[in-house]
Amino acid sequence: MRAPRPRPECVPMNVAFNLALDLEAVLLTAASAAGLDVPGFVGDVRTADPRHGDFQANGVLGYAKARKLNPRVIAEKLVAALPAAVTGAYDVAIAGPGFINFTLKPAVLLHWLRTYDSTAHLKAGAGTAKSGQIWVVDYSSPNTAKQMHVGHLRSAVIGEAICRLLDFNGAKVVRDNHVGDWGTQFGKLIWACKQARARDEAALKSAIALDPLEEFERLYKVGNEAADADPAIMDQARAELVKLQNGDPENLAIWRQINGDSLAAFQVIYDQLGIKFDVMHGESFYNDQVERIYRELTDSGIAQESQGALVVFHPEHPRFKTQPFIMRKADGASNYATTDLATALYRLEHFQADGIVVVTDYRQADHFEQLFLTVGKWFAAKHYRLPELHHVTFGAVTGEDGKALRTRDGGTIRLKQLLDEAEARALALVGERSSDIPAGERAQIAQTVGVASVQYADLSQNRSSDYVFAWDKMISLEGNTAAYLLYAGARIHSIFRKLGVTPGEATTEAAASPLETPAELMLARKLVKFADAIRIATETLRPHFLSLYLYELAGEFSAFYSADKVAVDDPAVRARRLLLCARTLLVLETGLNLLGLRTLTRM
RNA sequence: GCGAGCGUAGCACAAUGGAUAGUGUAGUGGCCUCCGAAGCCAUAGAUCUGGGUUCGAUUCCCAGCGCUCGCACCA
Repeated sequence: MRAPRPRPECVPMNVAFNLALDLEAVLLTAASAAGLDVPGFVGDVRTADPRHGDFQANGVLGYAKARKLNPRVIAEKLVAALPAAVTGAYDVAIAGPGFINFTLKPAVLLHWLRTYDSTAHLKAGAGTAKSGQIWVVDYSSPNTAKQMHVGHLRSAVIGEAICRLLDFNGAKVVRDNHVGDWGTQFGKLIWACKQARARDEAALKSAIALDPLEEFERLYKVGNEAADADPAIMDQARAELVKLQNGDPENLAIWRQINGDSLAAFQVIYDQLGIKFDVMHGESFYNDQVERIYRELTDSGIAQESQGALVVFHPEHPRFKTQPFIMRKADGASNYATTDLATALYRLEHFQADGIVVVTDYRQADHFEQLFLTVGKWFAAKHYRLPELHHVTFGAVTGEDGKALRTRDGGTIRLKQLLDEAEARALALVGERSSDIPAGERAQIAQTVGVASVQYADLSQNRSSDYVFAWDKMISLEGNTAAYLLYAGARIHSIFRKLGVTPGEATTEAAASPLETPAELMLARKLVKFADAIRIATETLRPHFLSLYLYELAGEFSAFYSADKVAVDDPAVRARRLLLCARTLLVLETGLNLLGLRTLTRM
């Protein structure tokens, strides 16, 4: 991303950022002027197939049919009532059974492109949607004492993209890594640590120093197997857990070291992915708040005793009327339902959250549905304000056989290894394609391409479905891949380098003549739809809408690049094509950054 | 058993209830004395089955089928 030029805060707003939303509002006014029954009318404006125009209003069809009117007659009345501002900006046509098609005039396209000429101005345009709201996003959230594996990838990548989208839409975003640092695994782990220490303290220390998570995982396995084999050891492990939860200094010290080492290892991956959390409130953070949860849910009659546990049933729900939400175990211990309830309350009281987004795989859907139902009733009973609650789910990462992704010997794939392999594969490719670039820079490029490929493979696809992990398709240069998008950006940078011009220079762009060729117009028409791509991706919390848009934008640019030469002699033509290049670069890089990817100036 | 998600070309994916269901790969045929061919242009190929709602259904509802996952003290 190039450095932002200093600019005044104000944006000339005489061209709307989101033209579809603007048209929707204008249509309502026009409907009123045309004598339509306005409360019953919606314009239903959406981006159109380019063959029909830029935007289409479908609202007339439903309106007319419901009233047994002729939709084309209604459409004609509506079009006749459109203000000059619209008819001056668009070619308007009625088509088919009653669609109203709007095609932007070239001068307006150019005006939009001149207005939204920097990341700051784009953000100012998009930033009204969630202006002033506070959103807490809970993502990544690995368990400590374990390495992050491929299963942790999607939450981190999708969560970060959602954070950036919300931020771009004007929200204040709190990135919260809700790490699993308080589970029952610590009993066995502490037991195994103590055994190993008693046997050979120096060996343990050096093993931990070499690769802490590797050693903790090994110790956990040792503890787990020993406890399974011998009930006496199981009891000892339980006792260690109780000691930990009661604040035993020795166990607490071991626990602290495990968490500290774990977070340090996670940080290496977060750095690679460009993720920075604002807070890391793990489950242990809420440990002292559970009593209030028990009290409030019991006092308000929401929770009840069942088989010794404290649970919540939801009688109105077909399944949760019998499937309990267990918020205190029969042995009196808390579980993740308890901490998640406490977490919801904390996010309301401490952060004043307007929205909470939790990003986990779909297998936890039942848990969060129960949690949100419970929170709804609880907050209502206590007259707490209820934030918007979203469980953002995603499918599994599978191998090409459709089964959960594993190493050849059946082990889990470590995220660190996976990212390193992505870089190695990208390095091989860059060496093959760009042997003229110095080795040091190639390594840098490979880092960006490798990680971006992994991120983009995830983000380019609807998160609901499982996703097939295939190196060859992911690092590929062809198709809807990060490399294709980064390449498009690199080519644009290359044009500016060749011509000795800085992208977006006002003096260069001043001479631009109106857009004219089909390729210029198609590219410009795609650029103005950035606003709607952002809107849809944010509203649905589905980043793939933005990915798809960027891919199509890069495609339009490539078509333009092939059809129309930028470095022509005519200064006005050259200026307008440079303006298109600059704006494509701006939108592409802004969009990729919103997805969490780093971009390149050459590759 | 109950419930959820998914089912679109050989393969991998897209389609905020809209017009002739889009794209990539693999296939076929073109395009580099010209700003980066990691590219562009052209071509062929698909909605699991059966009902329903709607002016209009890949999308919503119902019933099947298939795959995956969840369902009392793991997270």
